[in-house]
Amino acid sequence: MLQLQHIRENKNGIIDALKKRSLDAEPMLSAILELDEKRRGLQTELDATLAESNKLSKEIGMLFKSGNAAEANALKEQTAGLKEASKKLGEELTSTTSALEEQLYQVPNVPHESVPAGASDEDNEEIFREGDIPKLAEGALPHWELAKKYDIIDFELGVKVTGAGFPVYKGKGARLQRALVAYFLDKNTEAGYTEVQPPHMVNEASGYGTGQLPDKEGQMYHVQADDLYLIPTAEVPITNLHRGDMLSPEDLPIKYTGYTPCFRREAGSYGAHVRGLNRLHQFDKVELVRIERPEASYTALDEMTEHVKVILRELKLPYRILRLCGGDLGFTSALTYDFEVFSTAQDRWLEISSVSNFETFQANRLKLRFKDENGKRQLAHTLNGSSLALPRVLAGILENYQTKDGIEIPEVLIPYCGFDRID
RNA sequence: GGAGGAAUGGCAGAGUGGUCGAAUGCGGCAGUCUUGAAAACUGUUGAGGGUCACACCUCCGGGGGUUCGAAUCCCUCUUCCUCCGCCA
Repeated sequence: MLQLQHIRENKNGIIDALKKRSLDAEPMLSAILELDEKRRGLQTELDATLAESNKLSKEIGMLFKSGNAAEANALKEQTAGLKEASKKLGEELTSTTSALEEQLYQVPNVPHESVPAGASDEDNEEIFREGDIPKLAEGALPHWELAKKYDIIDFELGVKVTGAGFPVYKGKGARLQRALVAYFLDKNTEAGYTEVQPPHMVNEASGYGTGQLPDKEGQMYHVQADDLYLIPTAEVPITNLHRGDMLSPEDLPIKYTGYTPCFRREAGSYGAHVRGLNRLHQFDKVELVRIERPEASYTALDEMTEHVKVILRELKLPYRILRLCGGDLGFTSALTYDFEVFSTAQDRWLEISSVSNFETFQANRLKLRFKDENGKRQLAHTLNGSSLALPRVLAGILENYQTKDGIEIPEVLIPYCGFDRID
């Protein structure tokens, strides 16, 4: 959520920046400012009424104390009108405030100046590429065929037990996945991230805090009996660990890493591009979350990007980095870099990581602040990144490391796996 | 799941209808003293809105109610504690 004060002061700048998202924000922002003005007027009016009423109450109290009941009762009658007025003003204020918030929730984050304008993923800007694309032998298979051939992932079994999009990992497939989780967590903790194991379900307030609610309600599984949501990413519970906090300068930066399953309803889109591990309802992910001072957040974003690069380099997977254009940028993000691994057998790029700076957009909803050296309260910046989304890394490894009669294991994973090939 | 109890400022802990945003202690900050530190003493110290700055308004777990007036009374929800039951 954007800060009202920021909108008041930079309306035109925000409108210009949001054009990169192909969004004409003018009507929205005008409506917001109008509601804001109305809200503040009502607040002032209500305050004055309450002040008057408080004053009378105090006088009544003192009159009673001094035994002057008759005069006190006379004053009581004066309060009736004030009470009526403040009730009415209060109701108006409440409805105006919620109308204002509703509008405010509709406005996406302002893109960073480096974000290119664009309508769709075709306008994303490739900024880095590394690793050789392997030349596979004739008859190279996509990962869902490999999974079957070596009996390491069973999609049909998952359908039987739960439904489509809930695969069962078996034998060396399960072990490889566990190895990846352990390897990522080790790399992240070595880089100074504190490992956390958060809850896999969150309450409504947490959903609002990181921006999944109210807009993307349908993306999350909702456990109605208890009004809880299955997390779509560890970002939600981990960032919410600090919801409402007032941090000290020495607390920052805060760096977390966590492994969780992620649950996404992902209604829509079926077909070749979502085959196998490409898109699932449940998948594993190791996440990075950082809370930073505003002036440090872009350096932090670069650090996270470098960190993910190192991991992909060690896995020897060919990858590229995209700077997302305005049209493809997530609602809450100011700047996002997507990492994509090239899947040779599918002949396409697979998104395996997304690293974003939300600036104060989440912090504003979360009321996540710190008190700086001058005692001034400021919103912190929040960032997160995947490191990494497991199924697609797995897909990339299976496809790029396949040989005629087996799948090699990347060298760095062998100690974690306890075997060096799947056959 | 059943029966009781509790929730107050960074922490501990008073406050059961009227200048209570809240005693007191600890902690924090500033100062005095000291070569320095500690101790002692003095002052100061919650948050949000609002204002150029004041004024003023709101907040005693959340929501609602009674009252001229609520931390205090009523309803409700949540969380925590104790006992019983069940349980990986």
